Amino acid sequence: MVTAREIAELCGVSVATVSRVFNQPASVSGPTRERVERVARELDFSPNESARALSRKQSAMIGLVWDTDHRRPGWRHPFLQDLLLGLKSALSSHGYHLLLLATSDDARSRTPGVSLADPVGYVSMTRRHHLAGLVLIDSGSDAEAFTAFARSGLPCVALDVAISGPKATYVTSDNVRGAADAVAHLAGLGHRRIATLTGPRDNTPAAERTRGYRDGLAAAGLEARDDYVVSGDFYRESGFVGMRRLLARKEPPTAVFAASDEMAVGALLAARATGLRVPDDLAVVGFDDIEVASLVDPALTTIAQDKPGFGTAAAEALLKMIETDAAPEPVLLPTRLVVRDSCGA
Amino acid sequence: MVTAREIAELCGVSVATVSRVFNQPASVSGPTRERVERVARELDFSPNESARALSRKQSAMIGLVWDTDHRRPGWRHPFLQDLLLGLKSALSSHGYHLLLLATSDDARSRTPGVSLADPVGYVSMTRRHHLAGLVLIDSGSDAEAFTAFARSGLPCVALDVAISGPKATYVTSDNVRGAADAVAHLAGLGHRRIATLTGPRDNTPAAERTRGYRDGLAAAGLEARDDYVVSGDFYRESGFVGMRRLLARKEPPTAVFAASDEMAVGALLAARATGLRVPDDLAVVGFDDIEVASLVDPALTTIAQDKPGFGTAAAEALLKMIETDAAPEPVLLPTRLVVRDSCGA
DNA sequence: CTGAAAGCGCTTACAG
DNA sequence: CTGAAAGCGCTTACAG
Repeated sequence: MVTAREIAELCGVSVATVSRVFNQPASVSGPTRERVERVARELDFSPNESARALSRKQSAMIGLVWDTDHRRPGWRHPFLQDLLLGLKSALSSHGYHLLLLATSDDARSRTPGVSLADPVGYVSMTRRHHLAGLVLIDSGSDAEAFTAFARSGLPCVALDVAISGPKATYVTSDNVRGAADAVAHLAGLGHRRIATLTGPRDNTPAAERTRGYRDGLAAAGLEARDDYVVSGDFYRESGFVGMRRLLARKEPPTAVFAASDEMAVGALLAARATGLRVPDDLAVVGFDDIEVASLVDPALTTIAQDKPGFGTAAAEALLKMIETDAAPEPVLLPTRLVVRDSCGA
Repeated sequence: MVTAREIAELCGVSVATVSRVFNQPASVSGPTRERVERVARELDFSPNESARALSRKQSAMIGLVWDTDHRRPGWRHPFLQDLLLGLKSALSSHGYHLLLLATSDDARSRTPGVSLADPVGYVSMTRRHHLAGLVLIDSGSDAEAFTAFARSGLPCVALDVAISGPKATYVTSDNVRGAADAVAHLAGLGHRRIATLTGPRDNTPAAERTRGYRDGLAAAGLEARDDYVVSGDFYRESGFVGMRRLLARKEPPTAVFAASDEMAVGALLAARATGLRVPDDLAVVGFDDIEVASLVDPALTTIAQDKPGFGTAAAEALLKMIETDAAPEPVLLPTRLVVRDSCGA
């Protein structure tokens, strides 16, 4: 490992100068800068990040808080991979890396110090590593913990959870509008008995989609019926069960808006199990546009979320908070209606 | 931020002793240890990881090399999320975190020093952060880069790429056996004209699955026919195209083993487009058991890989290399035949 | 524009 | 079992 000191000696300058070449190049004279740069390149010098973080009191890492909710064992994020890709590429262009924080929740930790520090784990880890910021991924029930982070003053951006704080913001899809679009699409096809399968009650995007559903009904001049609202948990099974309940009503719906593609697939399965044909007997619209949506039969009409957009928007908000001192407004990503076969459009 | 020095002063001991309490507790007398632990807990002390890494010359982080191959834009890992989950939880129990390395490949980097360091980026990042080890995720064409890492002496474990070195090993599924099982299943159902859709030529697991296919044929006393082997690239589209080619043969196969579920889905689509029914006119077996497999119609019979197993096996191998000095044998994860509807079994 | 010096917060031989 | 001291490799006021 070649160090700044070696470069300095070879160039006949001080380590301070070498450091400046990398951090405030403008403050170094042209010839000196070029000489240092050349030698550094030849020796393949790369500054030690630990030393740098130690003296700067700030690392070049962004923490990723991503916990699998223990209350929901089979939980999967609908598009984690796209999100990570977006995050990673947006952050890398500013020299930041992503630290996937592992906490004692993951397993009994034997890290020295962890057991001594706060039980939440993440807060402690965040301090230990002097992270530049945090990306918080909703896992279904971390709202309280997220609020604590938001208050801490550390730059934080949450995905799909509304947080606020001196340097906290969030990014989410325009769920209200997206859901309203779904209903408008169904109403436009002539449906008047439109039901919905909602997400979990304590989930904000779920609530927003339900609101958008009502907005959509109102915009189409349709009445909102309580018996057409069945709550689920975003999972396929709950879509299946919910759809069977809806189909058992005295006056069953002819169309359904599911707040997730997983539930929409469950609805498809329920229709099939009941002997109904989709889209002829029942029209279905989902939400997310996960890979599966285009593969089921019939292919699912759905409201697509801007998956990589989550990552890049999060990165941008974070960088803004790190570099300036403001907390940017929450980002509302536009959704897009993707028409396939499940509505017969 | 409370530091070791403050703890030391409050306890009337030296910082060296505080450090020992966390690193070699046995070397500190009972009463002293307890006092330090108590005070540390009360003040919520967490040791600065940068300082620690600097003096130890080793961080508590494992680098994750995961590049999207630029030659394959739409590339997605079939089960990245499960893999990360497995990795994260196995590593966290030993106090390691995962650093998702972002390189200049992700975007033009303006990190000071990066442009000076080696163009590969990852090698440089690895040094800068004094990583404890590396997990290498195949993205389709990094073989040469991986070999360089393997030679470097840093503990490395690659997923689905065979590497070797003083501290390098890899984990992969038992692809040969898995593929042979698939063929045995088809042969057991009476099929004698069994074709295969292979993965990319330069991909080791793909080659192994092709070998397993041949082994399976041999075991069933069936002849290997060159016109029954069509190469694809693991993607759905290539499965579609490949299947159409196979169905156009003078003597079309009655069954096909696809080296990935994505290609199997493509085959399903091709059969449908040709007016053939699955499984009646054509039996299909896939490989991976991705989520989609159970959702297509008919549901796909497939060879399941042990997804979280990849993560935990990688973590274990890595920890072994970090803690001892040996390079463990490559790990061969067993696969499992999951029978659904696409073979009519 | 440049250097000497202090400091970031730990760990680890080395003595005792 | 414990402490004093050196050291890890940078950055950053402070002088000049």
